[in-house]
Amino acid sequence: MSTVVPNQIVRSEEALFARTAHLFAAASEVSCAADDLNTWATSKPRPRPQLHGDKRIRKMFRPGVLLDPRSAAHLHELDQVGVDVRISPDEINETIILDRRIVILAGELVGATREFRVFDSSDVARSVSTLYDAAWRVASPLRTYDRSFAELRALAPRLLEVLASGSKDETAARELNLGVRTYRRRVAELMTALGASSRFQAGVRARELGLV
Amino acid sequence: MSTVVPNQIVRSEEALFARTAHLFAAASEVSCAADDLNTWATSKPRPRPQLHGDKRIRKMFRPGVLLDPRSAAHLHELDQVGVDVRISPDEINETIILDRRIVILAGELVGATREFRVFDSSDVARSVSTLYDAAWRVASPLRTYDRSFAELRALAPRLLEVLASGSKDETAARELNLGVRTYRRRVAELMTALGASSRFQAGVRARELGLV
DNA sequence: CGCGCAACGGCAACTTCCTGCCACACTGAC
DNA sequence: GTCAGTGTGGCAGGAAGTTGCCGTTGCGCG
Repeated sequence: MSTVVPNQIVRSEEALFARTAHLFAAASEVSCAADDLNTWATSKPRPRPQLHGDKRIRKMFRPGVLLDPRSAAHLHELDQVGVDVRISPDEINETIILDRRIVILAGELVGATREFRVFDSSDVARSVSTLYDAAWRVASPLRTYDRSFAELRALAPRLLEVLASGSKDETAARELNLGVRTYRRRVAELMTALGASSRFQAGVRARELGLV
Repeated sequence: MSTVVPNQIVRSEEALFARTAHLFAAASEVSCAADDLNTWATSKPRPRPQLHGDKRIRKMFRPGVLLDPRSAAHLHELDQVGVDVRISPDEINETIILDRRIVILAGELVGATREFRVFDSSDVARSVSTLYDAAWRVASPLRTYDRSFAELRALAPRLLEVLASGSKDETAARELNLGVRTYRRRVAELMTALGASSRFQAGVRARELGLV
């Protein structure tokens, strides 16, 4: 294959989509990582009918996405059609690798749109793949991970609502018909899912993921 | 003037802009309220050269916008060219009133875009104006308000950064070369500015305003 | 200089939040 | 039925965050 996409910077998701869509269609191996589903690679409601046996797609997300019922459902759909979905406990920058050759890395946020760096180099791809694979190994398959997650997700919307309303634990617990102890357990689980170590951080993350 | 814009729902900011831009140009009295500057009415970098003596523009915002250096600068620019800018201590839905006749109210967020309701009725305008005026009276003029705000704004970016990073007050204070007491004072001021009563809520608000 | 003023930061008392421990209730397997 | 496993919620002790108080410091002004 010739160098279809030279090493370059792409200035927006739309541009990235326009320029690389054909690569995705053609690729026999797609690996990607993202924090949420608000990216072109994942948001397109295009659950391909069924994957060919020789096409392998791996997607890796943070636990936080599972807090959103719609996102979670989308991931299960993907899983259903043969996409390999895993949940990573670690923070990971948005990354896409195609056929161990093309690499797309998310870069700076310029204004409201994000820049992307596109590399067409098997050297770069090899390096990045190593890292990706390492992260992949410690990530858990969606189904395993999500088994213990369904209940929290069911509660999450209301939980986030009371949290975002600024109520104290005492009143919030009453609101949700929970004991204070249990309420705080839920909050702790939520924070773990969001990878947050303070409530302020949790608030930021929740908002980032569009959960509030 | 005939009914240029019938009572209707407009589905996005772009559509709203397209349909009502001419009204803004023609209006001799414009009153608006918004939580932040990420709206079409305010984001357009179009600080009109100078207002005519007979055109009055009032804009009302929440204190939070002053935490962003760029937003604050923009507001002062507006103030400079004769726009009447005030800071409201109360939560206010996005509202625009033109010539006591046309009213635009922000509605539901559908997906990623916001809907707006446009009314062309002096009855509606009269009612809404009453409410607007009441809020306007308790709001403080930008210059008065911002006098005591400049220092906090200077610190805000770093403050928000350590908060969003999830550090404890102890380490955060050290990071910023502040005593813990002073650090917490700043956090308290920040939360007041954001209208938040819990750190989670503050995190959400900060993210909403694009401060982190 | 002395004075007033505002910001700082330590201290302390208080509230809110976090978490381990444990008794209790419920459920499913046997 | 017993039993183990799981979720709940009270309690307690500690960590983190909030706030008033007050002595100290630094700055401008007369």
